[in-house]
Amino acid sequence: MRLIIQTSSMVPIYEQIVDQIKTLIRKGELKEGDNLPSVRVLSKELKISALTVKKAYDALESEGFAVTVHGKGTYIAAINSGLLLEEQRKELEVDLERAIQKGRRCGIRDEEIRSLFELLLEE
Amino acid sequence: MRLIIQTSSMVPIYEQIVDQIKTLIRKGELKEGDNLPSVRVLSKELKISALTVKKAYDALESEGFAVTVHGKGTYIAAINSGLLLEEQRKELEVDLERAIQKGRRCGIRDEEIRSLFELLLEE
Amino acid sequence: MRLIIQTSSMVPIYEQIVDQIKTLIRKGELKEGDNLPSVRVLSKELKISALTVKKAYDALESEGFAVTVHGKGTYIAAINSGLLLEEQRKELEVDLERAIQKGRRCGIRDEEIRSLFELLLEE
Amino acid sequence: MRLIIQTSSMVPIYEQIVDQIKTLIRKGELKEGDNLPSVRVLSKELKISALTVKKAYDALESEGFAVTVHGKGTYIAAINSGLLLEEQRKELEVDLERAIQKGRRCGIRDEEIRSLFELLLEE
DNA sequence: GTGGTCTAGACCACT
DNA sequence: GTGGTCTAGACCACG
Repeated sequence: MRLIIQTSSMVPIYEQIVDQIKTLIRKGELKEGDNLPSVRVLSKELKISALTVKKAYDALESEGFAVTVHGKGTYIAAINSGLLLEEQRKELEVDLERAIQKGRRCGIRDEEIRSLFELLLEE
Repeated sequence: MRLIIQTSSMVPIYEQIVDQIKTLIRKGELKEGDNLPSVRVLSKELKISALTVKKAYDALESEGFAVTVHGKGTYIAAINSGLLLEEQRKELEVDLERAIQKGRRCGIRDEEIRSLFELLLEE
Repeated sequence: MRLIIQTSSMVPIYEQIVDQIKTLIRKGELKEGDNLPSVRVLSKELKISALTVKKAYDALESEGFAVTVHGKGTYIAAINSGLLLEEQRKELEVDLERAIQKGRRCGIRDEEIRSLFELLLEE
Repeated sequence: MRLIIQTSSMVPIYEQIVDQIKTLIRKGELKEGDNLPSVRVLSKELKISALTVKKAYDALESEGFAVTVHGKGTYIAAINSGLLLEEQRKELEVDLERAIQKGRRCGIRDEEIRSLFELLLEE
């Protein structure tokens, strides 16, 4: 399992971990029953605090994507990957909405916003 | 000068103020030498903390859009409004770019991203 | 607001805080919109780490009992206190069930368990 | 010797072993000098880690219910089974007491606690 | 002032 | 080895 962390980003590290693991689940690279790396192992691998990894795993568990067994480890739970996709689309929607609002607040016309978007999408 | 603040928004209040004042400058409704409302007056008008207004004015000053004269008030600085527009478009570009990247990282197809964008733009 | 922490207990500190705040809500001593003490203030008052208090508040928020506003504080959310009571009864049920199971596993007869229970209840 | 382990239970596996062996002693099914199954054998039989069995035997030894002879095995020690019963009842008492206290702390009336208890006992 | 995140290391319980 | 909890203090963003 390969995760990429950007410490410079404004997105919290633990959230980056959560996002990427969710994506791995959705893509089928992580399946029900798979063992996630131990908190300590992953923290060393990513060169971050064990507590930060723990926080990510806790979040995954509280959202129902993982279960942890004391003394044994953390495992991928049974999930409806369709629901997961829906959730991720929702997040994208929020981000796009926010960008559009910001553009409008700055007085940029919708046409300009659209052409900028199309330009970026084609790159 | 009329500003609109949404406290429920995820965008920080001070940033909303900065954005809107920049837009007023770009549109020519605020010109070099114009006096911005005092921190106290604006904070009462918008029913927010004076510190928040101060933070917005500080941000404008550090970006070169305003100058504060101790004991007198805050004034609009001399600016090339063309450059301002360019700057605001740049910010929008960064936000859109980031949203698109995130969507792709989650495996969402470009077509889906586009249709979501169009949907939001038309609302 | 007065909370009592037992560090010697096997129950995690943050869970003790969560339990007690839930109880205060159920009893009506904390109502919708009430301001919880700030993380730092409560941590000093209870002489524990601020992170531990934060963890308790996070748990309350994820369960829907509180909402926190960045830079402002943590507040009691609108809750159906009936549901809260139901939840707490559920916990009691689990604890009693566990005790009964343990007694039986040790070969203690139900009558003995009952008489012990009655004795304790009357103290 | 037949032991029943519930891995899904919240009670630690090693504790389940300890409890059940104590009960077998109290009932007279295990007597002074009897040979307990070897760590390896029992761990295979119960499909659990050998370390877990070892921990249970260690606990029994430290409480004086068993003695381990290096290279030979683990044997039941001489015990007053009456005292054992007393000890197990004491543990049950502590658990019940704790559950009752917790219920009361949450404001649940004694009658409710009792009816819940009776319900569980009859299941 | 507030909350949000992160660190580095500690101690404990369970396997 | 594993996860669970806690500390003491740091830096950041928001009001």
